[in-house]
Amino acid sequence: MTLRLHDTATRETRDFVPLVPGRAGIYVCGLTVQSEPHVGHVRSAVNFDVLRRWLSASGYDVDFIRNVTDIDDKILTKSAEQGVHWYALAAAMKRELDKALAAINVLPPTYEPGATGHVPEIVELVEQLIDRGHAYAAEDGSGDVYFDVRSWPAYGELTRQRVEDMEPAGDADPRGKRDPRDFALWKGWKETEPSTAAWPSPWGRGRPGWHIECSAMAGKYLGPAFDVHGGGVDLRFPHHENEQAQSRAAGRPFASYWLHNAWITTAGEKMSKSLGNSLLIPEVLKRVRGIELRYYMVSAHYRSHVEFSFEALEEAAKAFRRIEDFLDRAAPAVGTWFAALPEAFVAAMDDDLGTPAAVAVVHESVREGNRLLADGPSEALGQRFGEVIAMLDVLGLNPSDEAWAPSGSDDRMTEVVDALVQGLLAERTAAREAKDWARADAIRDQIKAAGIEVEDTPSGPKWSV
RNA sequence: GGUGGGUUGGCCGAGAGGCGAGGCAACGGACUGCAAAUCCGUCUACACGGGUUCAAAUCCCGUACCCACCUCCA
Repeated sequence: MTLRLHDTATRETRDFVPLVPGRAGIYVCGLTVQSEPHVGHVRSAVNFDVLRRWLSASGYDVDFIRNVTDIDDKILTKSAEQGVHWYALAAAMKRELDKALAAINVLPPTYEPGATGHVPEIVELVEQLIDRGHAYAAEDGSGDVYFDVRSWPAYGELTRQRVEDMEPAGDADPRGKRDPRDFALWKGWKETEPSTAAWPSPWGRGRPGWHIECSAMAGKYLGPAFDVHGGGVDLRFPHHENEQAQSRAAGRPFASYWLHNAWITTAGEKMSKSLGNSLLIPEVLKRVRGIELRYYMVSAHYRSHVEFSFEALEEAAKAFRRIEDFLDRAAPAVGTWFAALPEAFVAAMDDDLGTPAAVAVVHESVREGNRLLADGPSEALGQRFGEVIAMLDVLGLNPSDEAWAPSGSDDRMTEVVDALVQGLLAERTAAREAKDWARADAIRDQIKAAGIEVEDTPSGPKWSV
C-alpha cells in the first residue's frame, strides 16, 4: 500500500514519495492571530492533523511545522481600533487558538514558529533575492522591498495563471513598484504605525511582508526542499504562489506536494464574511463536545466544501455517540484485544486521506461488534473492539485518549450525579422486581425530567445525560 | 476578463465507467413488562439537454445555477 495525495500544483493524485525515505517534512500555514478562532479556521488544523497522524501511523518520522503569523496589517489595524498593543492582541488570540485546538485534539506541531521571531532569516532571504536580481528596494525611499514578478518567468505556475491575465491590485499602493503585481517582501515603517512594529534591516526599520515569513521559516526548519506544504484553498493565490516564487527564485526547490483544504461556509458564504460570533469555537462547544465537532469535520473529505449547520453538526454528534456507545458496552465484555487497522480503512486513508470512507469502515466494525456483543465475550468481539480503537486513534477520535479527559470539576460532578441517580435506580429496580410498572416508570420519568436517560441492560440499568 | 471547484435520496455525506459507502430521520420486524439501546429489513438518488459505450452519477459536448481566488483571508 502506498499513500497517494492530491497535489494541487499538478492537479493529480499521486504516490507520496518522500525526499528522505521514512521521513516526512510538512509545513502548514497556520493562522494570523488577529481574532478568535471560528469553525472554519480549525478545519484546516484538523485536516492536517489527520495527515500528520496518518503518516505517523504509517511509520513515518514526521516533522510538522505550523507557523503563526503574529505581525501583519490586520493585527496592527485591529489592535489600534481596540486600543491595545499589537503584540498583546496577537498573544491573547494565540492563547485562544491554542485552547480551541486543544479542545478538538489537534496535536501541537513539532514547532510553531512566528514571523516576529525570524526577522534575521527573513532579511537574509530578501537579500538573497536582491542579489539574484529578483527583488528591489523601492525607489521612492519608503523602505519597502518588492519581489520583481517580471524577473521570474515561472511566476503563476502554481495556480496556472499568466501574469498578463492577473488583475493588478486595485487597492495596493503602486508607489515604488515596477509592476503593479509585484508584492512586498519587506514593508518600511510608517509614522502611523507603532515603533514596536519595526525591526532594523538594510533598508531601514520595517517589518516582513506577509508571504516571506513562510518561505524563510519553512527553509529554516525543513530545509530548501521538503515534502508537503498545506493550507486553505484561498491561500493558493497569492500567498502560496508568492511563497513558491520567492523560494525558488532564491534557489530553493521548496515543496514537493501542495495540499489545500476546502472551506466550511455558512449560508453559502465564507465565514469571514459572516456576522455574529455563534461560530466561534467556545460557542460551538456549548452545543456539542469537542470530540463530536472533530468527528463532524473528519467525516467530510478535506477537499470537499462543507456547508456548516448546527443540524448537521448535531446529526454527526449522534452518529459518533453510536460508536462511543459500542465501546462503552463492549469494554466490559472484552478480555484481551489488540489494535489493528482493517485493510479497508488503510486503503481509504491511503487514497488521499479518504476519511469519509474510513469512517464508514468504523461504522461497519461497530455494527459487526454490536452483533457479536449479543453473544457475549468472544475473540471476534475483541478484534472488532481493537479495530475500532485503532481507527479512532488515527482519526484523533479515541474517546479514551487523555486529550478528551474531562476537567477535575466535571469528574466530581459526575460522581455526585451518579450517587443521586443510583439511589433512584435502586428504588426503581425494586419496583420492577415487584412488577410495580407504574412506580418504575414514574421514577424513570422523574429522572428523565432532569435530563437523564435510563437504559436497562443485561448488567443492570445505566444512565447517561 | 483569467484560474479553480461544485450541483448525489427526506437530510448530511462518499464514490468517479458495471459489483447498491456510511450516518441521521422515517417506517416494518426481532428483543423488552413498556421503553431505550441493539440487530434484521424497507425507502435506492446522482441539476438539465444531447453524445460516446454492451454498460454513464462517473467520460465527451452544451445549458442553467452556486461557490472560491485574482495581492486582507483557513
